[in-house]
Amino acid sequence: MTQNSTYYSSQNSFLVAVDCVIFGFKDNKIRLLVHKRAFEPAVGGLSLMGGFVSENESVLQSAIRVLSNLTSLKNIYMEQVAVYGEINRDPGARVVSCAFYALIDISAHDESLLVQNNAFWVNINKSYELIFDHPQMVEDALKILRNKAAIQPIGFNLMPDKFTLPQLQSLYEAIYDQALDKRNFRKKIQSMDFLVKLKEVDKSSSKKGAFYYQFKDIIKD
Amino acid sequence: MTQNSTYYSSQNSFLVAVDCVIFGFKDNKIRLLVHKRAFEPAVGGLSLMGGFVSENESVLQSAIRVLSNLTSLKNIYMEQVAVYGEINRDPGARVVSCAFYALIDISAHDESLLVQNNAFWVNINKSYELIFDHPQMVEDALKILRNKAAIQPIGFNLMPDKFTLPQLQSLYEAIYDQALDKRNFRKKIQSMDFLVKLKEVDKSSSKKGAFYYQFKDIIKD
DNA sequence: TCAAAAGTGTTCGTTTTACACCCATGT
DNA sequence: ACATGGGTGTAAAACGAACACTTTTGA
Repeated sequence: MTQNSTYYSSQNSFLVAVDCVIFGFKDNKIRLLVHKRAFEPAVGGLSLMGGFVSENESVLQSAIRVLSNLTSLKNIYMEQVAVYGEINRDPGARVVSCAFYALIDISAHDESLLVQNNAFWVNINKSYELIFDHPQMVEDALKILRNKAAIQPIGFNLMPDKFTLPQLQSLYEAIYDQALDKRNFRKKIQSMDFLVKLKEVDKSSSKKGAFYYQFKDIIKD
Repeated sequence: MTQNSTYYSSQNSFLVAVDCVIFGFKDNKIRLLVHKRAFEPAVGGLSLMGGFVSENESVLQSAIRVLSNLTSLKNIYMEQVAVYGEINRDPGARVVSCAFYALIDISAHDESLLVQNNAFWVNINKSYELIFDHPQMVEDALKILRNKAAIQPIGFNLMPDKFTLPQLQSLYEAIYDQALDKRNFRKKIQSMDFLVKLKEVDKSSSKKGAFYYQFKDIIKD
């Protein structure tokens, strides 16, 4: 066990990848950003957006790069899901992949970049088939998302700048995939004290109109 | 973006390590297994037990190998903490490390192996200084442990086969680093219904004696 | 005037917290 | 007989779940 610094150089090295589980929210459904894979193996298969970590960036930076190349978004908050390190998880090579997830405002990004990358949004409750262990990554990310949503405001990035309480409720209903009671939801949200009510109302979805709200502050874990 | 399989081979590869955050429980304190590092850089510094992932094993297997080499324990349940991927986190080389944590019965492992590896237990609440980003790994692991303990029985591995309720309470008190009410603790534990009361009592710490209990079943997440 | 969505409180059961005394025994 | 740690129940508070009616307004 006594070695000098050549100890490092005697070790195996591996490709290290990142895969991004990108959630968005549209038409009251949680959406997942996927793309058609452009190279072998599994060319044409549905895949999470990913990439390889390069020398001059941290693993997290790498995930942020992948996502911002795809969406042109900056200042994205990404969080780790887990590492996927099975030997044959990628049939093309031994690749250790680290999954990250992010929540983005589906309307705020650059549509044309998605098209360029053969990327599109799928409804998370509908069926679709991802390659490799990507389904596991999505499942793990959803689990984290659900746990998180119970404790603290998510929705920063999933919601547009101004939104109504019925819209926010739809988001939570989509995350948990179940209907919530309007009064209990509002009570809970208001007790958490992270929203500011605006004077403006949104009449796009009702005659009466619903008040707009904004997040008070960015609260990051 | 259209590539063939040489796409893989054009990428950087990295050393991938595992670091093990090993918790034990002794004298009513949570202990952490650390060792004196045997090679540069930071030779002699306090470090988590770690190692490099090799070609013929998954990342998880690698962590299990490291831990079982050190303790001779088999069938250890390890869980991921996170990936640590900053560029300069290890001054010796670019190393992406994946931390795992485990809970082990401190009395059940092979003491002499620890000595051979310059390894020993430190009290987690006392001060000690770990190298690199290992303090962060420990902190992150503790956070996970605390969250988990609230929901489901941990302690399988931290406790000996038979244990008393006061002992188990001490474990929880150590995990949360705060005193718990005896009656509330017992009520909660009993409502979770995972213990079996034995007829035998432990008189080692009181005159009256405390009943031994065992875990009913292995319940894994 | 009516259809459609927004908004608003109360009750009930469950869970969590706080709290104090008796028991068994070895010395 | 007494000191030591083991064991037990109850009341108050906080929290989560269930539930129905009024308001506004555009068509």
